Amino acid sequence: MASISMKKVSELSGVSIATVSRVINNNGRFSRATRDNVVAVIKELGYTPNFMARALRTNKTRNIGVIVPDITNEFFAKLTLYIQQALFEENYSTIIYNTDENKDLEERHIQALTAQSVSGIIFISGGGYSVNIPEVPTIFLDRKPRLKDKNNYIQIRTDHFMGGYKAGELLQKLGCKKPGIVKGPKIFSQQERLRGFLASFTGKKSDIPVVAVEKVDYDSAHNVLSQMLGRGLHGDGYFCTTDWIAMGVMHALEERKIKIPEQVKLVGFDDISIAACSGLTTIHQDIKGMAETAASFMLDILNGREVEEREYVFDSVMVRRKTA
Amino acid sequence: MASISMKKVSELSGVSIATVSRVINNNGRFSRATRDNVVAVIKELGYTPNFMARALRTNKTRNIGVIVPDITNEFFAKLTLYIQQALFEENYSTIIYNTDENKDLEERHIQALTAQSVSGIIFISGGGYSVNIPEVPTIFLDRKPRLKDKNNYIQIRTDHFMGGYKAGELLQKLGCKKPGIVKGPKIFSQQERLRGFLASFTGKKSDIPVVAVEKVDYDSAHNVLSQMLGRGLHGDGYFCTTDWIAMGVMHALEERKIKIPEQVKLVGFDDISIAACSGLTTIHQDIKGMAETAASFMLDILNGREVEEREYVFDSVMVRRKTA
DNA sequence: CTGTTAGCGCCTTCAA
DNA sequence: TTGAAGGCGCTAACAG
Repeated sequence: MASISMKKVSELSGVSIATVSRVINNNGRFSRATRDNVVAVIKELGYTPNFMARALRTNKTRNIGVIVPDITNEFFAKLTLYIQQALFEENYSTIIYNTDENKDLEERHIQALTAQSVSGIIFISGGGYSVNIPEVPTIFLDRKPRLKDKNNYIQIRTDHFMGGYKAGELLQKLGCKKPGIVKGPKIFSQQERLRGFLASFTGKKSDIPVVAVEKVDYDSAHNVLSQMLGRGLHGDGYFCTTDWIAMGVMHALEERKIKIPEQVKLVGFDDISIAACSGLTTIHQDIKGMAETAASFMLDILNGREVEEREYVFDSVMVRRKTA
Repeated sequence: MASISMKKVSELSGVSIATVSRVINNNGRFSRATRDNVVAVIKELGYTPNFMARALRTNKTRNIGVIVPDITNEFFAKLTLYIQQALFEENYSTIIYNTDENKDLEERHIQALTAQSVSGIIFISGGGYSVNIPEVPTIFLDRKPRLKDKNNYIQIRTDHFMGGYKAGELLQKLGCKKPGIVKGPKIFSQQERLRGFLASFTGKKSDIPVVAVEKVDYDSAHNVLSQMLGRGLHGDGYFCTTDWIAMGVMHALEERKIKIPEQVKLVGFDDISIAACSGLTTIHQDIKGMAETAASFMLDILNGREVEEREYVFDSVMVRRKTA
C-alpha cells in the first residue's frame, strides 16, 4: 500500500506532525477543534500508525512471547488460546514458541524473543534445570522453575500438590488396597502432584509404587503399562498425573480385559476434552482463569500498575466420572 | 540492557558503521581482515542487531502471521507447530491468531497483522463467505476460500474429496446397506469430503442421509447423534468428517449399546492422537508435509524465488483400525 | 574495499 | 495550544 504516514496527515490537516502525534496518542495539549480536524483527516486517509517506527522510538513492540512445552497438548493450547484472546483485546499480539521441555530450545527462544524486543514473556518452564529470568517482564505459568537470581516473581499455577492429594484421598475412600501412581518426567508440576498424592497416605509410603514414564503422552504411558501388565503385576487404583497418561493406562488395562473401575480405578489430571469424552475421573484445572490472570498481570505490569510479585495458586477440583 | 548499537561496534573496531552493517549482512565489499576484526568486536560486546530498527528500515519484520480456526484442535495445533519450527530455522517468528471460524474476527486479525507489517500470512480460511487477499504474501492452507479478486494464489491442502471418496468405498466394501455421513458446517473441507463421499456411490445419492452438526467437535456430534438415536433411527455405517465428530458419534452409539463395528461402522478424518488411541478407522492427513510445504513456499516468496501459484494437493490415506 | 550521508515513521523535548 | 528539530538503530545509495 502507498503507506500514509503522519506527514501526509499533517499536510492535509494543516497542523504539524507533532500535533498529529499528540492527537493520536491522546497526549493532551491540543484544542478540541484541531483534534476533530486531525481525526477527520486520519479517517479520510485511512491512516494507521506504523508499528515498527513506533516500536523503534518507544522500545515497545506490543508483542508478548509465550513459551510453552507443547502446543499440541490441549491443556497448553487452551492456555495460549485464552492468553491470546485476552491480550488481543488490548492490542497485543502473541508470539508462541514450543520447547518440547528442552532447555536448549528454551534458551534459544528466550534469546529470539529478547532480540525481537517483545514487551513481555509468559513462560511455562519447570524442568530440573535452573533458568535465567529474561530481561523483559516475565510471568511464570503452570510451573515454578528453578530461578538463577531473582527471588521475586509472578507465578501462576494450579495447586498441583492438593490435586495429587485429592486423588490419593479418593482412591483410599473408594477402598483401593494397592494404589499407585503413573507420572511423567521430573517437572515441577509432576513432582508436586506426586508429593501431594503420597502425602494423602498415612501408612508406609515406600509401599506405594511410582511408575515413571518419559513423556506425558499416550504412547509412553501405554507402553510402560503394557510391559508392567505383561509381567503380571498391577494394583487396584492409579493416579495418572496427566489425562493423556491416564488414557494410555486405561487402554493398556482394557487390552488385558481388566475392568475399570471394578478391578482398577483411574484418576487423571487436567480435564481436557478427552477426559470428558472417555468418562475419565480427573482433576480439573481452571485453564481460562489462569490464562486470563496471567494476561491481566502482564498488562498491569506493562501499564506501570503495581502488581505483587508472588505465587498465585488456583484450586483444583475433582471431577468424578466413570473410572473412579 | 545497555543496548549496544552498531555505532559502538564501529567505534571499537575502528571502521565505519556502514562497514559493520555490511559485515553483519554479509553484503560483501569488505576485506577478510576487517571482517574478522568486526566479528570479534561484535562477539566481545555481545552485540545483537536491533530488529525494530531493521524492520523500520527494510519494511520487513520477519514475523509471519498464522491464522487458524481453533488452536485447541490438535489438527491445527500440529499444523502451527510444524510451521513455527520450520520458520524458526530461518529466523522467522510466528504470530498466531484464532478465528473460531468467524469472519469478523478473521478480518480484524488480518488487519492487526497488516498493521504490524508481518512479512507474510499463512491463512486457514474457508467459510461460505468471500475474503480479501491480504497485501502481504499469503498462503492458503487446508482449505480453499472464496477469494474476492485474485485468481492466482498458493493453496495447500489434503485431497478432501478423495478422502471422502475412500471412506465411501470402504463402507460399501464392508457391506454397509444404510451408510450415512455426519459432517460439520459449510466449510470448504467439509463440503469436499461430503462431495467425495457421495461420489463414491453409484446408486441414488438422495437416499444417503446427511446429518450436519454445528461445530466439528465432540459435544455437537454427540448431541445430534443422541437425539437421532432417541428417535430410533440409525444406519449401519457412518463417515464422520472429523475425528472429533467420530468420537461423539462413537460414544452416542456405545451409550445405546450399539456395537461398533458389528452393527455400525465408523470412519473419521484427520487421524489425530485420539483416533489412534480409540481404535478409530480414519483418513490420515500429512500434517507435517503440508505445514513444511507452506513454510517453505513462504520462505521462497520472501526470498524472491519463483513459486508457481497454484493448488498443491496432498494424498490422504486410509488408516484401518477397529471401527471399520 | 571503505566512509559519508540520507532517511524509514514516529515521539518528545524545547521554544514560542 | 502549537511547531521545529533531533534522533531511535539500521540499510542503501553514492562517492571515493
